[in-house]
Amino acid sequence: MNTPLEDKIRELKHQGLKATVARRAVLEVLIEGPSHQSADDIATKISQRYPEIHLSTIYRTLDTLENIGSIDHVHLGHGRAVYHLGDDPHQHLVCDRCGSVIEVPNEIFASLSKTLANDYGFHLRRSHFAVLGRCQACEATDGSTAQPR
Amino acid sequence: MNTPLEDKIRELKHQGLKATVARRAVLEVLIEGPSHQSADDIATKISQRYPEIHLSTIYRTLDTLENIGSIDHVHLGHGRAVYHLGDDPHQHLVCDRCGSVIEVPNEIFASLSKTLANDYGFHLRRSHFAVLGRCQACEATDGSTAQPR
DNA sequence: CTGCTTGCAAATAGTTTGCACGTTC
DNA sequence: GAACGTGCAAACTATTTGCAAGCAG
Repeated sequence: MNTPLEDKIRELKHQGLKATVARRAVLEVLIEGPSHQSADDIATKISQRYPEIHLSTIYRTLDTLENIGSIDHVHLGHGRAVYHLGDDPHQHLVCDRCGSVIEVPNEIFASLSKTLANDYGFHLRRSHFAVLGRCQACEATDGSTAQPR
Repeated sequence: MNTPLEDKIRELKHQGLKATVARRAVLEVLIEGPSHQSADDIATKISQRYPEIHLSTIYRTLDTLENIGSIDHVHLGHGRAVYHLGDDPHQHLVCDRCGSVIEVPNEIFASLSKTLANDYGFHLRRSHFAVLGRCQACEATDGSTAQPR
């Protein structure tokens, strides 16, 4: 068994892609960092070690990695997308008040998924949508303390 | 019973808001038009009758209407938001291939909603998220004909 | 008349793209 | 050394905001 990074690099090469500094850097950050990071989050971290890596390269790299299935992204509702490794399929609960993200296992959506397929011929895409609502804390304080949205 | 438009105007006034031309126009389009329209869709239609109404006014109007609960919006995953009347709470299934939107009644999400509340303290927000996946047609033809995304 | 609304223009935020140069295999 | 990648700057899309003028109540 190898390091997760080495595994990802191997995936890259298997697809006939080159293992560049930028791609390694993006993968490192995704592997180390919190599980959900925006392109900008990633860029900020990378720029500490490799100041020359440009934001647009990060976008292109994320796009590439997503195409080969190494990572996934979710839209959190306010426009910004966050990326995460594609290894552990899960769904995202996003609080529309404080923006916190809760990950829940895919199985919770199994029966919904089945219903949608049977009744509507619709096939849920794994780990690619955010479910909006209120987290416990925000639900408790309701519209009194912080900003909605 | 009155026309839907009159009802909405009344809601406005009850909230101490003014019934302006722009607000009437936006409501008209939402009532007449397809059930899911983006700010830009709405602006385009309105500009035929009232060329002077500015896009930014539409955004402000949509925001206002949403605040008083007259309408809702959903993010369809690619950044653009669509708006619809708030009368009939439902969820949206969006095909990430062809972009089509299927509406499903809220009840289908009832058990999911309960599970999330019990296990995660998370309270699903009604009619405010899009579920991504593949519609029947796209699932059938898979990655062969059209563009993913 | 008085404040809520709007038009306009300019600013943002997030992401994408054209092009010439650089790097990996 | 050829093809793939990248830096940079500029374009884009969707949306927001400041401000002065306009209109509803």
